[in-house]
Amino acid sequence: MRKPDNSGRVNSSGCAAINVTAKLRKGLWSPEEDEKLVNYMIRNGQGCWSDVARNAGLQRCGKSCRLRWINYLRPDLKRGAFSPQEEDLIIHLHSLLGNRWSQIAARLPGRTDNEIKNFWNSTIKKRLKNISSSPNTSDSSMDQPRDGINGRLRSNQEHNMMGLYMNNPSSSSSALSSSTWQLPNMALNPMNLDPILPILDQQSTGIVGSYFDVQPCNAQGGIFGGSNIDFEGQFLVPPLESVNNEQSGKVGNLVEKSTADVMNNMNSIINYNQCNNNNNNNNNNINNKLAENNVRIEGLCWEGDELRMAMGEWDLEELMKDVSSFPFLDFQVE
DNA sequence: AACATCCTCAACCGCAAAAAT
DNA sequence: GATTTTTGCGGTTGAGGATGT
Repeated sequence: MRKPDNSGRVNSSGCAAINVTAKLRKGLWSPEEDEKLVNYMIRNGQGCWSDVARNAGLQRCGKSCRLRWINYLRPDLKRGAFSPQEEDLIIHLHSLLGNRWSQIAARLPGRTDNEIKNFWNSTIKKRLKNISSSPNTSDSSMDQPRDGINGRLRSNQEHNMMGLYMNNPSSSSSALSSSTWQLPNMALNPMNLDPILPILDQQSTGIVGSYFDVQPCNAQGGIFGGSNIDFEGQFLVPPLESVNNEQSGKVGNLVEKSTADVMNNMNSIINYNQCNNNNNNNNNNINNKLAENNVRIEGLCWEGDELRMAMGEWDLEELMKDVSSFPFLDFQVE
């Protein structure tokens, strides 16, 4: 990991707009900085990131604040290891979208593009490479299609899709965009996420609207006993950016709680981070903390029939022109 | 136990597009 | 319309932990 850099150099990658005389920190974020940023975001919501950096009293450029918030502090992040289903989905989406990590991340709620990118580069890429270089991946071996990631047998449809990808290990939109494909539903339909996204199952519960709920915990941020994450409540926090609701036309309203409630919640998270000052230990994540504190997390869900939307045949040319046509979870702030 | 190598992932950089002035 | 600023993205780096020898 990078060491915190107090040299105060002003970099030239978009951070130069800040007061040039200010000494900007770089490197790892301290718990104190996290606290300042979280507190500011709770009180003011997301605005101009340069203002955030300035007004929150952080010696950071706006870009750094944005990255920290999006990749680490945002309360709706889902931490922990990727599930096999998520792995599969990432592979499927990557076969379609290439290295468009933000587009892929947009369809994996709670995951960040950085996280997915890291996961791809460190894990999936390697596994696929091993598979493709293995003699068992010869055509004859395809008689028994096998999941490259998990080693389990795949459905023929999934296998077909994997084949599409494996034949284009460096596949990108340009590599795939020249024709209309009959895409295997099972493999490509991002709606087949049920095992991955328990939040989608909310639909069957009749809960409407998109929420992310954190129940209040004790003001001192102390540890409550027990572990209890479920998916039935509601709430929200500051705006999740990078989602274009107008474009997608999707629904999902966020309901705001009182600032005091949110502050309590976030203090808990901050305290947790301070207790676990080792930034590398990502298993000690915010979600775990929320669970430890008896904090309930409410997921996102779709209204109406949108979730049931079936997509059997896609025109990849159209798809690549506007990947936002994929169904995906998002929400907006009221 | 000591050293080397591998692996993970937070955070940086540079660029391009969008928005603001 | 030109210029500046901000935002967002993908590629890359490198510290530090894990694993192997």
